[in-house]
Amino acid sequence: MTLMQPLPGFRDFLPEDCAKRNYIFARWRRVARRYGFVEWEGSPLEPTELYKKKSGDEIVGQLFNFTDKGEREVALRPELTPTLARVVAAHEREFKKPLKWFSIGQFFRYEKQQRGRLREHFQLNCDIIGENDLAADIELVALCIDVLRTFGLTEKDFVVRISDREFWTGFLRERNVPAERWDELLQIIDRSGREPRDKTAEKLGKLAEPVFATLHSGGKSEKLDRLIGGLRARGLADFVQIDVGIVRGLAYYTGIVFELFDRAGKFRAIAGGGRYDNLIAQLSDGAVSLPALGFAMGDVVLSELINEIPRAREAMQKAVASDRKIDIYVVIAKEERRADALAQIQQLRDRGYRVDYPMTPTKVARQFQAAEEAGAALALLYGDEWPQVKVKNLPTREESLIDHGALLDSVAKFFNVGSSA
RNA sequence: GUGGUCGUAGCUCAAUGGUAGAGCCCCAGAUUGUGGUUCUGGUUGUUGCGGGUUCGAGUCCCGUCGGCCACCCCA
Repeated sequence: MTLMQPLPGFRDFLPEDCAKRNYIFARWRRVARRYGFVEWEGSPLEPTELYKKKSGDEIVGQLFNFTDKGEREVALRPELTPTLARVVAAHEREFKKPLKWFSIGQFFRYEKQQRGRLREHFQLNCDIIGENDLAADIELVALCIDVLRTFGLTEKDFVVRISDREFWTGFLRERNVPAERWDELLQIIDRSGREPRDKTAEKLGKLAEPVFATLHSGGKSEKLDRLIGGLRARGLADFVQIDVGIVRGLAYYTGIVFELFDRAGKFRAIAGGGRYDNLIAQLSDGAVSLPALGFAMGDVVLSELINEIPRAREAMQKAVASDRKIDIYVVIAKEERRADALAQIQQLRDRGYRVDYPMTPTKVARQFQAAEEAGAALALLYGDEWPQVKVKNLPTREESLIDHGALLDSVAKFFNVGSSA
């Protein structure tokens, strides 16, 4: 174990990585706000108990958990939904329904890392609480699609596969399968796409034939038809397809469930979500009962997809390059002028300009090189010209002399922006 | 957690069991006030770590840690 590296599955974000991460966060936030969602944040550490029996063994078996110094069994959150359900149950009377909340945070799982899956990742969570109507499901799927579209991704790049757990519970009810077995059977159906057919058949027993037939024929229901219709009305039908093989591993889902994949089938799921109408009631012991639905989208797989699609990658690189640029580089050509330069640097920064300068005596050539590398649009040179300042437009290399008293106005004109902070 | 595979400078990679190298990056210069060019010089390794075989190990063997891939599983 070297101290020079982060722990397995954890990442450091160097400036370039951080810029890319912020690019993703900014778009997540922008699109969620476009849909009228408000941002919130929950605690990153929770009692381990919160996840037991609510999320399913999948997540609980891979919790990043430990005993704290107060002998509490705690876990770094693997997902947001249980926290959301708890918070909503405790505060629901403070808000009009439906709630439309989103959150951007870090989540943890203790498992062996692999491409696309680390022990830590960031995800966008968008949830709608207190709305039974299918319109909420349609809105949520549309939001999920629009989040990807804002990265320059199209229906040729990704697809949302949609299913309905009620489709399967109805299927099981018709065949008189006791409700206690539903969860278990749904898990088997969920895995059917990932394991050999005969192994699944063995687990399903005499249900194997009808299940396989249904998976093969694609499944169909009035609710799923209406869902697709709603998306078609928004012009988003090309982004979705019905796939009743999608069940999702989490035990708390009750209705519509969906997962988002890259069309090329190269990566694991980019996002996933669905309805969890009973979870809030379960966590509050029946004190509060509200229908709910939501989805989560992780940064790791999304980044991989963006890097894979040239259009999306270039858009990100362009935005990142633009964001790191400074506005003005101040060249101190004569050290006697340093104090005068710093006085004006302070004024420029107060006005909101991004300004940099050399902190120690530096050759002029190096200073211009630094200006170039920092992407500055303007260089201000303080030297023998004082009380005038030499203003250089770096892209055009044009120079002019401005009296230092008129500099702020001149700079403001150059950038064509207001001069208030 | 299981299996496979890999591990050499900050990065990308060389080095038939016989003295550890290149490019890039970084730093400093090229007669003292103008830019991603050019030239010169310079730093960096206990070859992931620990054992073993051998006259001699970056190279072969074992262990360990870490990366990648598959399984498991999937936020």
